[in-house]
Amino acid sequence: MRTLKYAILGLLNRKPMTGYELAKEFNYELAEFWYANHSQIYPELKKLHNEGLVEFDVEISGDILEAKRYHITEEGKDDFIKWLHKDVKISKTPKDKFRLRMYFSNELDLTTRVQMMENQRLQHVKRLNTLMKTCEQYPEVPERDSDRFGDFIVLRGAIMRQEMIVAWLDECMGYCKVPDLKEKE
Amino acid sequence: MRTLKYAILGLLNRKPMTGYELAKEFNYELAEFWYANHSQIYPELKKLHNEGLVEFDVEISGDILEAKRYHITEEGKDDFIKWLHKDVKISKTPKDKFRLRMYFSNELDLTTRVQMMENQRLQHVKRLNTLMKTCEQYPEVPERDSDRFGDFIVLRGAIMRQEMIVAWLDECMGYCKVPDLKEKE
DNA sequence: TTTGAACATGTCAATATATACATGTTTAAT
DNA sequence: ATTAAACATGTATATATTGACATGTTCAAA
Repeated sequence: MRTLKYAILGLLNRKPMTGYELAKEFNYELAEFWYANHSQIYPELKKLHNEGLVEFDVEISGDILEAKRYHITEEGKDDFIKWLHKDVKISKTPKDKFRLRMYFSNELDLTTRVQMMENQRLQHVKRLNTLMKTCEQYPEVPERDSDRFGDFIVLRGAIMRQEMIVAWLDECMGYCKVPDLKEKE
Repeated sequence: MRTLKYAILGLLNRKPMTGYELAKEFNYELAEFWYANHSQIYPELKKLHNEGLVEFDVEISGDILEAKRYHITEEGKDDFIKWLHKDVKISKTPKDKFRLRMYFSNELDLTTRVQMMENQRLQHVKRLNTLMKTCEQYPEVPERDSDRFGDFIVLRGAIMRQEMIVAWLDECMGYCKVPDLKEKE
């Protein structure tokens, strides 16, 4: 597995970065499909360095503050490209705490159920709006060979996911609100 | 956290089950939103038993084969219901290896990209068909207070997720196939 | 009667992840 | 001058998860 390894190699393949910058990426932009804390990133970088897949140069800010700017090596790039080409079976559907709750929702009264769903809905709509605003920065589909193409398609995927969740919640709330149940759909 | 704990309690709240049966649930029906191997389930059951949240009776099949049929205790039910009512902030979007790959897809030639996407698409469509077949067993929305209501809404969620993924892949393949890129949408 | 699938329960080791602990610098604003 | 936010790098502990190891029984079909 070691997916974090390849996530890091992929980012360093785009451009040299420090551990701090990687951590930021993993907590903002990349958070739509991968994330990690700095407590996972620093040890992984050390490991990659031991394996000869990355190198670093030390940069000094001010008087003494050191930052290690990592870049990928030839060997690292080969490893990354090899990974990028394989492993294409679909993954297990991800775990989802809210769906687990909803699976057991018959134990909740209808008002509580709807409240929970409405609460989720609000948060997902908010997230969706943020993503759509980001998407406006793309007046057109980026060049297929540029980094931005990847940025764009995962962003589109994130938007579609949020829309799907909102639609699902609406459907579920519909089932909980109507006084008598009819046909599904 | 301890979500597995509550997933197990929730199932045992529906009806008494053995570890083996729980493992089966977590690898088939529930797999759309939670899963666990028996290597995680047996230790957790032991723990829940130590905590007084579950009890078991030993059943014998044939001559000697023993199975522990666990049931939830009053204390366990209270704990479960308490959990069911709280913790409603939306979770981080789940990690997704394929999206990570697609994020870096500019490093792949267009043919390989489309192949990968088409491969994923086929698998997701297959999964979608299975789910839709399962959904046909529900001629109408189940009673809102029955177990089957939960089964049904998470099944609908699973179907919508698969549909979303297929739509996303179609969109992405569209971007990769056309000779010249136009407007997005 | 033998064989394979399903039943049944466990442990162990390796990874992965989350949260907290721990320390210090630089920069921009007040 | 002080303060707060952002920069910067690490470690430690606890928990979660995966996959392999380990062992045996029962049942139905060939």
